[in-house]
Amino acid sequence: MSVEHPESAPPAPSDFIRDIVAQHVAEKRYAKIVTRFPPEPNGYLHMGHAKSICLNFGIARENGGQCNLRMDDTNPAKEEVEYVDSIIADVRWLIFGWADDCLGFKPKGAAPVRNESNGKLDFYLAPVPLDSGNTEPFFASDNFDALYAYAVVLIQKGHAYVCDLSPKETEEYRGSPDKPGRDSPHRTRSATENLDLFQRMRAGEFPDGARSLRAKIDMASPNIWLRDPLLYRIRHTTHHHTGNKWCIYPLYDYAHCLSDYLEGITHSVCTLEFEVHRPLYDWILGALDLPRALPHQYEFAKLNLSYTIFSKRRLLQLVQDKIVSSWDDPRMPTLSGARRRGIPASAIRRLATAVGVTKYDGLTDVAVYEHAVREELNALALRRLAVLRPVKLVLTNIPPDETIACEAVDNPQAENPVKRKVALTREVFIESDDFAEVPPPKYFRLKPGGEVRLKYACIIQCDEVVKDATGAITELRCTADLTTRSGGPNADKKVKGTIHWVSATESIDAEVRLYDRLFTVAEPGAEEDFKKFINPHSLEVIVAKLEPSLKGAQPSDRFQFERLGYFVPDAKDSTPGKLVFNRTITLKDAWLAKGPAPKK
RNA sequence: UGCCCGAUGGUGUAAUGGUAGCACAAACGACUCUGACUCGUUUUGUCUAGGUUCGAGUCCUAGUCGGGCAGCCA
Repeated sequence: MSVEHPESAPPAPSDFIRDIVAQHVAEKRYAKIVTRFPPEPNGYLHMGHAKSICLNFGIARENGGQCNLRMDDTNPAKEEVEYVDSIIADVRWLIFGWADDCLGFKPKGAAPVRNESNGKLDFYLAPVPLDSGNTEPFFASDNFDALYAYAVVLIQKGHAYVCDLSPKETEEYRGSPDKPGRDSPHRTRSATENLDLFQRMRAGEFPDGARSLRAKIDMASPNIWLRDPLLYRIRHTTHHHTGNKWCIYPLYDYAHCLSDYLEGITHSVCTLEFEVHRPLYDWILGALDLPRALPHQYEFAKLNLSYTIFSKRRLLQLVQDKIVSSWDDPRMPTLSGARRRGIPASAIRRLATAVGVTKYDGLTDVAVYEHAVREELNALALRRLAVLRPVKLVLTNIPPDETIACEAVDNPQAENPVKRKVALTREVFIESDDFAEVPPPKYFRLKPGGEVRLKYACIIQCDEVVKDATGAITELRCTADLTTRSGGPNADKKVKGTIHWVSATESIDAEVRLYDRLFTVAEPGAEEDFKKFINPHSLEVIVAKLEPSLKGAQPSDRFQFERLGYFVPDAKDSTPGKLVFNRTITLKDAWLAKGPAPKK
């Protein structure tokens, strides 16, 4: 069964940004809606990014538009190709079968093409269809030549100047939120001198931090970002994508708005913290007097999930301190972690729809995510029998060499359920939780003298509890009522409980990793010392008994171990010779929630 | 004591001047060869104070609370 169910994507949502886009579509303001997802390749993508991906690609697909994947790589000190590769893989996984058609890539190695339009300098980089062969994502660093040319225009127009202030002096001159800044002594340099200095900055004549290129706006602006913000800084550093071609690098505010323009972005959607940068975004584009339609920035609140952290710094700490095994540890909130955990991409898209898009910075209950995961998996997963904590049970009226074939269903939710055979034998394993010598009130499962149904098999009665010298239960001796088998004369006999089981002689062993929430509190990121909230039981490794049909299970398969939860073969560690399953998530458990709950 | 943004049940969101709705969560019940799924019922909400209006969650004013902004990070 396929893991991806594109058709299971919920209907197109509506929100304030989509409303704006719809308005623009109605006005025919743009020939085509173009959005972009612009991660910095300095870490792995996580669920927070997923919300942005779903929004940007969602807008594109709902309007017959396109969404460019762009590496926002203007800071060579922090960025690496390893991250570029993981980002591409994660984005393609998340949108697979849903928005692939909208993914904007460019020819490998392509940079914006220069042309003059009505005497105005222009650059444009057209996207190409994904299937056109040699393609790659957009890179802000591919725009460096165009960005440089535009910086020259800014200088010529008197909108930018080279400043010799040191980083510390620049900070002092900037003032503070409630105190205006002071003009830099270099603010009044002539265009000729600025051009010469900027050219020499590029040529490598000055050391890091010696000079910078600044926009000439207003040092007294109440908006800090309008107080002559830096456009270029000197960094004699090798860049992962451009090598040693440059020693000056543009800053975010300068590179981002222009990269949007160069790619023909119409709607530049970002998170709330960039709201105060929007005037600068508009100022730069406005100062350049550009010939084509300008992009506009819209901001929304990023995703916050309870019991989860998204800070790249803290996620890195978890990896470095070996609290988790890697960036793709199934407990990590990264997309690669979720993938390895067995979370379908469709479940993440469902979450994105469920949380909506607003400007309110709230905290979403992780239960919303878990519900989305169960919703998708319930439809997708193949039901299988597996016993996590086995107790031996002997059916004393079945001869040792007899095998009774029982019919089991792969997925009762499917339109035409597929069936398979499971073998009932004299000795089986049941879950230790499913027997209680002294049952709590309302206990539906097996107890001394009690009856219960073995799922897909028959009703059994517990006759005897056998214990060892320490008092531990070694086996349960029961009688099987074969007349209650499916198709049997008493098949319709009702008992309160039905439990899962596997044949003791025909089952196979597998390592099972039982994952749980990584943190014990709803807001682990609220305090600096977030590691004290780590859940010590976030991973338990056991050896379980599985029905033999699971032998060939692949990481692309999705299973529900009946009455237990959803499980997936681990993509890294599971082999045909040694199966390893990850628990994606437990089934909802109303009994567990009630109280006198045995450990699951 | 600067500027920007926000505030609707426990949580997230809808209502675009006209019956406060949905989802999750919680509780109870029905169904059940998964204590799952499904179905039904229930609890809980417009930050405060003024104003405009026949009518305000929605518009205006002031306040309260929360978030963001002073990287040569993004």
